[in-house]
Amino acid sequence: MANETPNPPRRGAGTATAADVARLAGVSVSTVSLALSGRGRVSEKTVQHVRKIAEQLGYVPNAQASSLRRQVTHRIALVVPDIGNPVYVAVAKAIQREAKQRGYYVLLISTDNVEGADVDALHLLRNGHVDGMVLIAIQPSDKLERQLGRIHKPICVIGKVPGDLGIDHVEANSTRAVELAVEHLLQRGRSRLVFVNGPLDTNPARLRLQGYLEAARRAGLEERVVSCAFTLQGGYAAVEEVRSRFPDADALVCANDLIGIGALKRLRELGVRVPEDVAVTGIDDIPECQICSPTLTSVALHAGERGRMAAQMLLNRLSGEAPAAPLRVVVEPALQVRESTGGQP
Amino acid sequence: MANETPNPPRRGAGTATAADVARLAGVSVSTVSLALSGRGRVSEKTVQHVRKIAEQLGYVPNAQASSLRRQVTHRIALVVPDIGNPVYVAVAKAIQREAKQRGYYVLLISTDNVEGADVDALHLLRNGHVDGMVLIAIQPSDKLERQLGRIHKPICVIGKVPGDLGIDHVEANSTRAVELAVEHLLQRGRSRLVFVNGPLDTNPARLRLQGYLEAARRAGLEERVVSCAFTLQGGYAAVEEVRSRFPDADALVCANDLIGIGALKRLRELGVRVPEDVAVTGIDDIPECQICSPTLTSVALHAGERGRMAAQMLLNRLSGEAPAAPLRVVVEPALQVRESTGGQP
DNA sequence: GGGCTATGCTAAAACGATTGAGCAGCCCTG
DNA sequence: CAGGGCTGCTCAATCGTTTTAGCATAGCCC
Repeated sequence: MANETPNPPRRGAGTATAADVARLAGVSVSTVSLALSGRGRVSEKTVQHVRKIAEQLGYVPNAQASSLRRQVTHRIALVVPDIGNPVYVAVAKAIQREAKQRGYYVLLISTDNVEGADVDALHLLRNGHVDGMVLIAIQPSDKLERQLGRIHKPICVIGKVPGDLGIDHVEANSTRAVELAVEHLLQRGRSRLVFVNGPLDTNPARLRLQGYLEAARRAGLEERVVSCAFTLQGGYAAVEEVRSRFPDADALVCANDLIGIGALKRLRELGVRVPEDVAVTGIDDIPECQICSPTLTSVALHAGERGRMAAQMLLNRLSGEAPAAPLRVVVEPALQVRESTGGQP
Repeated sequence: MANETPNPPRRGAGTATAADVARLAGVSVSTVSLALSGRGRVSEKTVQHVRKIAEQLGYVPNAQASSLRRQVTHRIALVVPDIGNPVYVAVAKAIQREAKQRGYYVLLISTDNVEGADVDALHLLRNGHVDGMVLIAIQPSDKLERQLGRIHKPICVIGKVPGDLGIDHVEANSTRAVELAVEHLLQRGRSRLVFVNGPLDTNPARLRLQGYLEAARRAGLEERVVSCAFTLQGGYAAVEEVRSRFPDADALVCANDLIGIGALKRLRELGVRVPEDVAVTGIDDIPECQICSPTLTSVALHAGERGRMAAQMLLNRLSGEAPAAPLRVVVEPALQVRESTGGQP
């Protein structure tokens, strides 16, 4: 039975391996690798020949094998609280772009605000699925803090770093953001401001509350705060609480744009004129601020920019270009005046 | 010099390997693997012991090595035209959720409408970065079609499959979607409809044009079509063309919501009342339809649902649960009436 | 006690690429 | 012509896990 082929070129319907190329090219596997990667001394003639055969077979080096040997995956993870949120979409887009440019792929994890999902995501680093991680953490957590300290792979956090762990991070000055919003409203002659904050168990809500309290104190304003989820629905529902507790309010300082836009919707339904009766401001400056009506005055926290910087910091670490000391970048807010506070900056 | 340690438990600051666990537990590497995976016959006593040591060392199996050996990565890729588009965000969110549930990670690629970037993404399958792929292709392309035929790994396409390649796909009946929009406007007494389409070199634009032409023919309407990018800016700018070419238009049938919302914005600036003077409809039913003003009547194409189904089809293939024949799922559209056409379904 | 089966573990061969060491030639020089 | 230095290639080890085949040991039955 002559059923044995001396040189089977391709196994199954799968891909060709370096060994297949080597066999057909009449060289060793090492030479194939060296020739195609250009890392060793290989004659031009051989390089051309190997390239041709590799092309013919459609040979592509196997990423698993390469990663295993070189201890590098060329993948990074991006962990966001909720990819449905336009702010994180902006971050993801920037990171994906930056990573692609430098030859990295992005593994996206949306924790969907599940308790402990961020900690779970750190497994990706432990088991070598990725080389590094950009982590957006909004809920302070002891467990996360503890685990972050244990990981010895590059991480860049967007947001407050829990504790002082010596971890790269980029944060937005969101305390200042609220101050900008308050100052702007005061300039527009508003004096009965209500701060519509997010859940106090998140870092952003705490920082923004701080900013509001500080600005209110300076201006001699009464402290008026309500709280809701960082969502459209949250803002929509919060309007009721504002109207019952502070019926004379002439401005809503919303802790993010989703809350602001949700509030706008409810106000419109109630026949409250914006900005004539009540002015509204948001924070983040998501694209939706420009399509809602009235358009929403917002304080930009440059999410895309923060994503870009985080990606760069991470990728620099991975390529060893970063200094040893942990980096910290703070992005300053910028006011965008629109119709909801009377327009015209 | 007694600088040699007989049993160095952990190398560098890195992670422990199965060999480390084996050494400390006094068993072989095989036993460690068998014990922890539960795949072989290992005594309960040994299992407990190995588990304990592994726990102590913080041992986590290396994904690269495991993947190389098992020829499975537990990763899938999601290729979208632009992750900034809310439609694809919905898809991504659904897929990420579905994948996580079944133990897969998602590698996100946003081609950002770069020519040929989708074809490049297929490399992820060739080089073994991922086990399978969900591909959203909106531009028909010979190159893509040819490459799709060559790949022998599971792919699920969202959209029209170029040619009849026997590839799983889920598509939306977007021809019917336009018909629904047109019928709705006719019912509302509009008769001078203009179809604001996307770029004709995309599949969705072609299909939607088809739907419009068909519906227009049936109703005996004059064919009125303008074209722009599938974006807010596109819709915004298209209003000018509509007003110059069709000054008596009483309804805009927009090929997607972004165009519709962009048009709303421009109409409002021009003092054109919606829906009194001009009614507007969109397609996709993105969340933004509910926050713009007036709220936008739209035809839902259930992006999230399509993403979920695509993920399921792909993951079923990967786990061998799918039938051999290629699957095709068509999602039917659903009209969502809102203020921009007078409200009240 | 011999043979047989189960049980519990290990040895070793994969998976596919990368890479340091090393080995032939070859040319050149003293 | 011996010795030295290049050049161009190959050998073999390595990354860390999984898995098949196989080896002891023990228990059982006749």
